[in-house]
Amino acid sequence: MFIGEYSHNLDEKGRLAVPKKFRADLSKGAVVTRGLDNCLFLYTKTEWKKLADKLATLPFSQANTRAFARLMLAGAMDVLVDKQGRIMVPDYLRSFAGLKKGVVVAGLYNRLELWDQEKWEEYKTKTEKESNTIAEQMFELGV
Amino acid sequence: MFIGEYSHNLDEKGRLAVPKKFRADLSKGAVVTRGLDNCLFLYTKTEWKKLADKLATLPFSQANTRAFARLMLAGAMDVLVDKQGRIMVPDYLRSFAGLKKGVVVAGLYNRLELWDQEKWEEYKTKTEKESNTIAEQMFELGV
DNA sequence: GTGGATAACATGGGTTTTCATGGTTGCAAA
DNA sequence: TTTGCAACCATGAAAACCCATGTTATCCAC
Repeated sequence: MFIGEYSHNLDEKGRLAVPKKFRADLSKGAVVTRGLDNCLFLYTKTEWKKLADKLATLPFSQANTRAFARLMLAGAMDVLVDKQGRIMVPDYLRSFAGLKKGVVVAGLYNRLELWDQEKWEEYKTKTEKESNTIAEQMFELGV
Repeated sequence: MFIGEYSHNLDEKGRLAVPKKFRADLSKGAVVTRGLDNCLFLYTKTEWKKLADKLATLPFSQANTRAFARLMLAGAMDVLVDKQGRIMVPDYLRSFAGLKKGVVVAGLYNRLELWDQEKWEEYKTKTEKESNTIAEQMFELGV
């Protein structure tokens, strides 16, 4: 299970160190793709397969589902954790998520999220303020 | 499984390099045809057969399905991956998809899509803006 | 709390693979 | 035979991958 919040730097070649804790799980293969709210999702191969299989069942005759499949599937990229424990984040995903140097790696149970540092801070302060309101909505969903 | 987004150039002879990752799957034979949203679809022979069989079962009485079947079946062309890992994209498909020099090769699970670079960028910026809305619709479908 | 040791992360350079490009050959149709 | 097109081969450029070193942070002993 992925939990926690870490801060790392992208180097000039677009590589990002993965926190030590997570490497073992990701070492068998991982997939990074577009996420929601302008971040990237990083899955283990197993978790990714579950998601991709669902996406593949969507009919390509509908414009909306085509668009979504293109965002998530074509947006996805296999990544390897190298011997120094880093992954390569492709250009097009870096620019999608607005990643500059400072990157936040956040654990969310079955996935990791990669955020631009600044965006993460903004998002956090915003949601922390609204947390009580959000919590009440969650309660309605059984949490 | 095909995933990812790659950028390659058509050379003057109409050849296109296929990303290394995909060559093994396509080496046993591939089919390129007209796709939706002004791109081309590239299938392995196996996947193509499945699709063609499905298209063949569509009711011949409907004008819509006739048109769709003609688009995809009559537009289809066998292609070979040469020893340098490239395929020849026929003229009529190049002009259908408006392919100039820059071409994006996108992996979508059981097919590859070939896009004119500019068209792809336009499409992407459009759908990325709507991505949260689309995603919420998808999650209602159980994704 | 302070200092030292160790592990984790950042940065840079060199090598290998992959892609782009152009020339050449061989086959087929005119 | 000639011409055109498609497959093959050779070269150079660019990017990905690997390895080595320097720096920062963390942990533990004192």
